[in-house]
Amino acid sequence: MGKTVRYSKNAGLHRGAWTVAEDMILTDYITIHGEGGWTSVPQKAGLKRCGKSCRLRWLNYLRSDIKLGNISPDEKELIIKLHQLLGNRWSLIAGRLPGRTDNEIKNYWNTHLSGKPLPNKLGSCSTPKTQKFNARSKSPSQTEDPHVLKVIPVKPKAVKVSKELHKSTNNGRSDHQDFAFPSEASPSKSWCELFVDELMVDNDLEFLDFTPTDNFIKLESPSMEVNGEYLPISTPNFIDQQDLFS
DNA sequence: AAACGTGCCAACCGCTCCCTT
DNA sequence: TAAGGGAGCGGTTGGCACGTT
Repeated sequence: MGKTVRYSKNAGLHRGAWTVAEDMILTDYITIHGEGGWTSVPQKAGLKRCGKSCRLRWLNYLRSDIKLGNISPDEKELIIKLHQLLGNRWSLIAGRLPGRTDNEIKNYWNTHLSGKPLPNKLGSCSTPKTQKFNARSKSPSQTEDPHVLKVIPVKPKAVKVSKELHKSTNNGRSDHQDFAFPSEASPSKSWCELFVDELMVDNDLEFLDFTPTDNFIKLESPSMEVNGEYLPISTPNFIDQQDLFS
């Protein structure tokens, strides 16, 4: 059981902790050739590791922009707030903490913050270790305000969804569904992508808040394109993270 | 000093996403 | 439109370090 068993699946590959020599080989290779093509990296670099292992090692420890050292109180506060907003979406949380990785934040949360009482500024409570941010549960950010159901992360990418999205178009993921609509937050972009749960109830749009990449936006009567047809949408009122957190 | 318990975290696995053909 | 494969994400594991008995 354990690593010994799993490692034997690929007898020719090294597993476990990386050595200094391996780190140097990988760093040198990526310095010359750049990131990407992870499946071929081990072969080209001469490492007896799988591509996923190389990618993980590079992203979590070898990159030059990795921030070493303990999580600061400010970072801790931000992690807590972002976790209240986003749930266990470690990569999204890490994206707002320069130099920190999703793995590091995940470990920090599980070892230092999980299960401990947290501030309740956003009307939420601490999230159990294994709780998932899914469509069946209330959003971590849901408030008492009936017009503010949740805060939703936005990725800078368009997704068009069908009218039946609430039934089927969740791209195979159980924890969110994807939506798209014109973004006034980024005029240069035609679309934003949302992650929404409990969005549509009997074809009515019931959400009001979401977070774009750089700002938070509050919508009073949002709309979206559904099968080429626009549902009503109001002018967004931009609000700052500070306002949201205060 | 040795045994045991606990916490931390690097790394792995399985699943999903998404791009290309 | 579907299939295949690479990339990415989140949950989990296991070894090590350190503290306690």
